[in-house]
Amino acid sequence: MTTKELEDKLQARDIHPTAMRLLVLEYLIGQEEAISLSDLESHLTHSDRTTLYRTLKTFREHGLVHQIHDDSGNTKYALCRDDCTCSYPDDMHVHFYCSRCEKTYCFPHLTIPEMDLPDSFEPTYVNFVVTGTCPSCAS
Amino acid sequence: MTTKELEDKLQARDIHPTAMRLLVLEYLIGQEEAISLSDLESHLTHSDRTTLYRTLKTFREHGLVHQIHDDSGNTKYALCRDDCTCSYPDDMHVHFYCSRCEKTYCFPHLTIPEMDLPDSFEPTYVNFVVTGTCPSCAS
DNA sequence: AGCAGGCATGCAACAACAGTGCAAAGTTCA
DNA sequence: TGAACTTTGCACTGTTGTTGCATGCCTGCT
Ligand SMILES: [Mn+2]
Ligand SMILES: [Mn+2]
Ligand SMILES: [Zn+2]
Ligand SMILES: [Zn+2]
Repeated sequence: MTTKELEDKLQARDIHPTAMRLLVLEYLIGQEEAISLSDLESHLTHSDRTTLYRTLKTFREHGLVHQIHDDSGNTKYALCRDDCTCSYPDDMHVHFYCSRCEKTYCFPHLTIPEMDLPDSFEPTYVNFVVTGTCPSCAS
Repeated sequence: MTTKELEDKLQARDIHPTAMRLLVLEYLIGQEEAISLSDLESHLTHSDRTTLYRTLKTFREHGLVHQIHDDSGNTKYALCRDDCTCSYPDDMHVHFYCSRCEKTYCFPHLTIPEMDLPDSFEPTYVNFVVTGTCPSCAS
């Protein structure tokens, strides 16, 4: 993906493109799985952790990435689709966390079934993570 | 609930009843919502954090409590029903996390719909948390 | 009663992660 | 050029989760 295309992706979400942000976006695009802040940190070794943290925060606030809380206990991030508005329930999907390799996968084709919540519980977001064993870790 | 009844509840799960464990169990029974380690810590102020942590761990390993990972990022615990075996998908249920008061509710009557996962992804556990606003926080 | 072994508890310490404050550097625009 | 604003880097803090080790307590045996 060209720099121009990366810049456009950021601008489409009203994120001012900086060198740092382009690097982070490029890394995110290259990943099959959701990543943690530590993953990002060990890939972009010359960047500061705080900056990476704030970059992901900005991305999330502008709907460019979504957050997943899996059984590993720490936050993972993955790119949203271009047309995603992170709204419930249409733009939410199931995730899978492998307890062996600790990778977290997005299943964008598995949308969240709408839940019949008790009165006055107003949903805005869903964190649906199936834990188990992934194909590469199957024994 | 009498001490005898609490002891029986522990013994039914093959947990040796100690004074500490009875206190923790009693607290858990009294809670409407899932609790965090810190909640427990601030209730049982004279007990050590590590002991409480290990007590919850023991309870979890013996299927007395289940764990929830909500958007707060930290682990919460709630009692399982007596007949619960924490197996997928029958004994799993939906949870609700209120982003205002940060409480996490169990919805035991809302069971998890079975998901049609891609080949060779083997599920063992589900963490399904709906985030939003609870009745007491509705504006 | 005395003692050995095993389990539970408490204390100390550590690692990882999340988050904040502030100052320096860079960018935008008049 | 220079002011105003944004972004980045550094230092530091707080919380949670977790482990190691020593001590205490309970149990069962002699
Ligand atoms: Mn995803
Ligand atoms: Mn529950
Ligand atoms: Zn795996
Ligand atoms: Zn609430």
